[in-house]
Amino acid sequence: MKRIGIKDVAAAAGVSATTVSHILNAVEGKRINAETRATVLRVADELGYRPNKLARGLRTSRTYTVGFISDGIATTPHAGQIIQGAQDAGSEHDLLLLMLNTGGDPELERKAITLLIQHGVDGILYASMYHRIVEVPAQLRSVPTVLVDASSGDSAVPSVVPDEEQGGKTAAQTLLAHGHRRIGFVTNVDDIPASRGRLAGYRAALADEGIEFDPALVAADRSDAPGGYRAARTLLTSAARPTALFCFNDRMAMGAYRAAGELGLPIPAELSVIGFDNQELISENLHPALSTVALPHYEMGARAIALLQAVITTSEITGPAVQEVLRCPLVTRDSIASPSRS
Amino acid sequence: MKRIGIKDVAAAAGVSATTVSHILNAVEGKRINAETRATVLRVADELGYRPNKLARGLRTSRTYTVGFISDGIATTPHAGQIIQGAQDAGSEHDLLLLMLNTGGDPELERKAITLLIQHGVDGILYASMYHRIVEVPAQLRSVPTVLVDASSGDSAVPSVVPDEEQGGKTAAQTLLAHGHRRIGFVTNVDDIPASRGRLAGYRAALADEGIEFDPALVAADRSDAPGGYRAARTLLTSAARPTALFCFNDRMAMGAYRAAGELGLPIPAELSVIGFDNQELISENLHPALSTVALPHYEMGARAIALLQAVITTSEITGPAVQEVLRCPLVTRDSIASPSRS
DNA sequence: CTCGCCTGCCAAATCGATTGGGCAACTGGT
DNA sequence: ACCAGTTGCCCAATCGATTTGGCAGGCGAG
Repeated sequence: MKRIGIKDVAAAAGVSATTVSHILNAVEGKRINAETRATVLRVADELGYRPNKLARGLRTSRTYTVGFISDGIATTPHAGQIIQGAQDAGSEHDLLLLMLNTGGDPELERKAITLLIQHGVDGILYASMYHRIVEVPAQLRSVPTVLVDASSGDSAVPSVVPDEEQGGKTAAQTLLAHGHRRIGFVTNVDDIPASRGRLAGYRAALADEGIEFDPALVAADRSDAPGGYRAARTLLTSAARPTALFCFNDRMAMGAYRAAGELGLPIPAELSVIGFDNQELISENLHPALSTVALPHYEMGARAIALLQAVITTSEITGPAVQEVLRCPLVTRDSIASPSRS
Repeated sequence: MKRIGIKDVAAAAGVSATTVSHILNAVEGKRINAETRATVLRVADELGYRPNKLARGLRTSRTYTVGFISDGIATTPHAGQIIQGAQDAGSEHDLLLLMLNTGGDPELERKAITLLIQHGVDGILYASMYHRIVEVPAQLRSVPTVLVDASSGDSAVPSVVPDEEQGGKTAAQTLLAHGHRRIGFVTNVDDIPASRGRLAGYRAALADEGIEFDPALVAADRSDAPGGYRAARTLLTSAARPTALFCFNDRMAMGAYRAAGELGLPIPAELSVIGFDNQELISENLHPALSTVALPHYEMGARAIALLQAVITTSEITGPAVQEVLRCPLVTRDSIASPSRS
């Protein structure tokens, strides 16, 4: 059973392929008899005609295909959300995602881009698995590109990133709103936009309340559960123990839970905890469930596609590229309460 | 800067496009002068010629593109591994993955398949996000298809699934090897291949050791941390407390950890725990780190592509479809020890 | 010198769409 | 009856490759 093509429709409708094309694509400036149009539409529908995108792409050089390059799909559960967002947004324009991940290998990356271009993608999403500054491969300059969860040094390429500072501020404000005044910050040791931004947000929130920043309330360690455990333990055993902890991410929060458990500090009665990232596997399964700030992965994927689509259609009229910063929403669960005795 | 095509190469090499095509594709039965061949190859390389896959696909109806349909990319971190495996295996054949996830919506699914076919994919990977029996959409019958982490009722379509029974057996055997005799099974309530297979494996391992199966050692609840907590608590407070727990998955194990903590049973000194799934976010971050049985997601993705590739190239000579069952390996961490006093 | 056979290459058709440039047929005014 | 202007449609070229079926030219044999 061969697939039916435009000629089959044309034959069945008693017109030429040209006319069928004009009608199905609603070409402007072509005059078509209403009756003919109806017939063709009906016949096309009856036959279940689906234009061959290869042929169309060859002719129009629009393939309705977008490359999705990432430096590591497998390593983080976040990736899925970005993809999902991109996909959902893409489906509105009938865009398909061509996935490729390179593990960060520049050689592989070059090949990947070449391959995508060979396939005639309309554009490329270049996604990082954690928010960072990336070097944009030169080849990408010749293709519509949007950076996801990453930005370039120069701002020649549009990008979509989370608002780390607002997120950090939200986290701290949430604790402040419950009446906490001594809030520990369990952070990580890497100098990345996330740590910097979240710290800045934390400080900003304190400043708004007129609370002075106390470096003794900040403990840095590796950004995993053991690191969180150590950092939290340090803060919780210090002279003036904080009544709440803002953890750089949910993994560190998981460690903080253990520290609190060991020290006999029930959460949230004696210690409030807020995380970051909203890794549901952790935040939903901890006990009590962890309140946290979510990264807008889904939205980043969706917005990235929107930006890309804009670049594609308004081809080449690029001023300074859009650098979009997306809000990190609070996810309220059960790990925050007011401090025990004020 | 227009992309350079086969004609450009032909012109630069002073031959026809036909000849260039013959040479670059190493067409059998065509006689080509060695010198000409060398020239063309050199010129093609110098110009950086990359054949347009659209044009080629249009002519040959091989696009080197595979559709990846799943019922939920976002919901599980496993997906990434499957994709990664498929991608890595695919890259050996220059295959690209066209991602689409449908959230299980049959309507969306139909559209997705149609879209993929329009794009001329060489085949389709139909992936489930957890091991189960699926109904294969009728449209897929006309396209080479492989089921991933799923199997069809009839075995008309090739599939790749994990060996749940072997995995369950491995888990139980590991505990038995440490000298445990009373092993609790914290399982879930759904009747899916995973629960059935793992239970069967557990029973088989016991039988091998001549230990009688004791239904009192099996507790079922929801397959999340709270469920695991409740089930584990039930077992650990029962008359003859088990010295080890085999948990249906890592989330339930996470709950079991909490139960053990509350009951003052240090892991692994007083209680050994083994999980399933190897969700690193959990198993690596629990304390002590959780020994578990891994699902072969990466391998499933890779094998699926291999099977698909086989179907594609040996077109249509299908006997009964291959149903591949992949081994679940043990991942040893720190949650297992010998029972305290034997 | 001619015939047949290789050797080495190429012209043209093809895949399935889109698209610019017409071309008949009809209409209406004179 | 003639002409200009519409209307409604189609021919043929095009996108960039692959593939079929030759075609020239050289060479050895007769």
